[in-house]
Amino acid sequence: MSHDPSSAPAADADRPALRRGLKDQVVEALGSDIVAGRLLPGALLPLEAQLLSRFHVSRTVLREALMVLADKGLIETRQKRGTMVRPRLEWNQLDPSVIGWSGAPDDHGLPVDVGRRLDQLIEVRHIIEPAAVALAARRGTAQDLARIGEAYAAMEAAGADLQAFRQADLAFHVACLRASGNEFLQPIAHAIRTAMNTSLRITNTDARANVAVSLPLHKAILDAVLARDPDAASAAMTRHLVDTQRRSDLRGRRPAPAPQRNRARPGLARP
Amino acid sequence: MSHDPSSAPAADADRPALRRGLKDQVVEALGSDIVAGRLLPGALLPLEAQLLSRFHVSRTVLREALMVLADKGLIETRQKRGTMVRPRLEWNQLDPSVIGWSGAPDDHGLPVDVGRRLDQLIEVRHIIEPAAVALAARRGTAQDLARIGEAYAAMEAAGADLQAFRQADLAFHVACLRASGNEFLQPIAHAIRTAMNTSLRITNTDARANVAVSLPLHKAILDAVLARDPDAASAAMTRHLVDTQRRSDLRGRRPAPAPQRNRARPGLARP
DNA sequence: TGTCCATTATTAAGTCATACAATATGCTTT
DNA sequence: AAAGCATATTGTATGACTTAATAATGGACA
Repeated sequence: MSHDPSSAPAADADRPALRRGLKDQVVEALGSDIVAGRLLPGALLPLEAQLLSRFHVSRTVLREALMVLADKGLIETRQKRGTMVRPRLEWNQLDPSVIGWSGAPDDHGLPVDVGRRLDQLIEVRHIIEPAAVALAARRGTAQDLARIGEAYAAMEAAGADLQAFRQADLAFHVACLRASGNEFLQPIAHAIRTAMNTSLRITNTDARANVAVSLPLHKAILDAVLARDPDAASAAMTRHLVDTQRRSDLRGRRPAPAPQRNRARPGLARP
Repeated sequence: MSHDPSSAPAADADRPALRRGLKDQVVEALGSDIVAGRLLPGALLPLEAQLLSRFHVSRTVLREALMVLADKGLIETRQKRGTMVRPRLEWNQLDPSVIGWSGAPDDHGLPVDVGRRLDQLIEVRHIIEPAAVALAARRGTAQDLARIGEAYAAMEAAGADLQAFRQADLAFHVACLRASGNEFLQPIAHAIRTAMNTSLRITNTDARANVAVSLPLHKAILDAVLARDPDAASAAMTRHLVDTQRRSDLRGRRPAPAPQRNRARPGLARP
C-alpha cells in the first residue's frame, strides 16, 4: 500500500501488514484514524480521489473498504455531500475491529481516554460474565464444560510461558460465554477477547505473581460449573473479575481519576 | 435489481426496496438467505458469476456486498476456493442486520427456531437491562434522565395508538441503556431495539390490556432512576421483563417446550 | 429594487464493463 | 510419489458513464 507521508491524518508505518487483502489494510487505516480520534465525528473525510492518492489502491478497493466502514456505523456517505464520520453513539461499539482500534497502540495525543474505555469494558464483563457462567452451570452441555476444562488445563500447563497463559486465559473466558448456550453472548465473547488482548498489552501484567493468584480463581469457576452450581459459579467469576480489576488499577493507569461523569465504582448491580 | 425468479434459494418479492443503494439490496438478499438458513454453514455460495446473473448488478456492487457480509462474519471468501458460509458461532450475532434477518418474516419452513431466539434475546435483556438501569440511576446525567422521562411521557401520550406506544417503549429502553453511560451497551441497545421490533411483530400484543399493565411498570423504573436508587431501578426493570416474558409465553409461541438444551427459566443470576 | 422560486450547472458518489494479476486446486508428467 | 504446470476463481486496476444533491444563476413577482 505505502502511504504518502505528507497526507493529512496518517499514522501507520509501512508495516508489511500481514499480507491481508488491500481492502483490509485500508479499512484498518481509516477505521483506526476514526476510532482513535484522528478524524472527528461530523468531519468530512477526504474525497475519494484524495484517498485514492493517499493509499495508492484502486477505486474498487477503496470503495469496498468504505462500505465496510459504513456498515460498522463509522461513516456515512452520500452523493455530492461526501463521506462523513458519524457520531460515536452510532458506531457498532461491539464490533471486534472497533474495539481493537479503540485501544490502538499508537494514539498518544489521544482525545480518546483508553483507561476509561477499559473501565467500561470490565464493567460490562462484571455484568455479563457472572450471569453467563451461571447459565453455563445450569445447562452447558458436556462438550461445553469439557472445553472450559481444556482451557483451564492449558492455563496450568502454560506455567512460566506468559504468552501461552494469556491465550489460555482468553480461551477460558470465551469457553464460558459459549457454554452459556446463548448465541447473543458469542459476539460479546469475541469483543471481550480482543479488548482483553489490548488491555493485556497495556497493563502488562508481571507474570508469575499474577498467575499464582489467577489460577486458583479460575479453578474455582471451573469447579463450580462442573458441580452444576450456578450461584457458586457466578460468585467465583465475580471474585475473579474483582481481582483482575484491582490489579489493573494498581499499575500506572488511572492518572486523573474522573473524566466527566461522576465515576462510580464500575460494578455489581447488587453488591 | 429485479430477480431471476428461477434462481435457487431466492426468497424476496420485487418490493420497491426502499430505494437504498443496490449494494444494500444485495446484502439484504444474501444476508437473509444465510441467516434464515436457506444457505447452510459450510456450503459454498454460488460463484460470483452466477450471483451476478442472479442479481443483475455489476461486479463492483456485488463485491461491495460480499465484503460487508464478510465483515459481519457471515461468509469467508478465498481465492480459487470460492465463498463459504461461516459457522453460526462466528457470526456477529449482535449486528443489527443479523438480528433483523433472524426474525425474518418470510421464513416459514424455518430451520431456525425463531421462538428459541426470542427466548435468548429476553434472557440477555434479563442480564443486561437491570444492571444498566442501575448504573443509570447511579450516574446518569440530567440529560440522560430527561430522555427517559420524555420516552415515558410519550408512552403515556400514545394511549390508544399502539404503533406510537411501541415506538415510545423502544425509546424508553434505549434511553435507559444509553443513560448507563457505558458505550459498550449502546450497540446492544440497538440490537435489542431491532429484535424487539421483530418480536413485537410476531407476538402481536393485544393492545389496551397490555398497555394498562405495562405503563405502571415503566413508571416504577423511571421513578427509581429519578430517585437515584439503583437497587429499586434494577428490581423494577426485572419485574417489567418478567411480565413481558410471561405475556409473550402465553401466546401461540412455545409449541414444543424444549429444543435440545435443558431449558432453564432464562433468568436472573441470583433470584 | 429586493425577495423568492424555478432552472441549470457542477460536483462527488454510485454503477458499470473489461482487463489483468495472484493464488489455490487438481491434474499431468516425470 | 513428487514436482511442476494448467486452470478456475477471487483479487485488483482503470476508465467511462449515471444519479443525486448542492450551489449558482436567472427570471418573475411583490
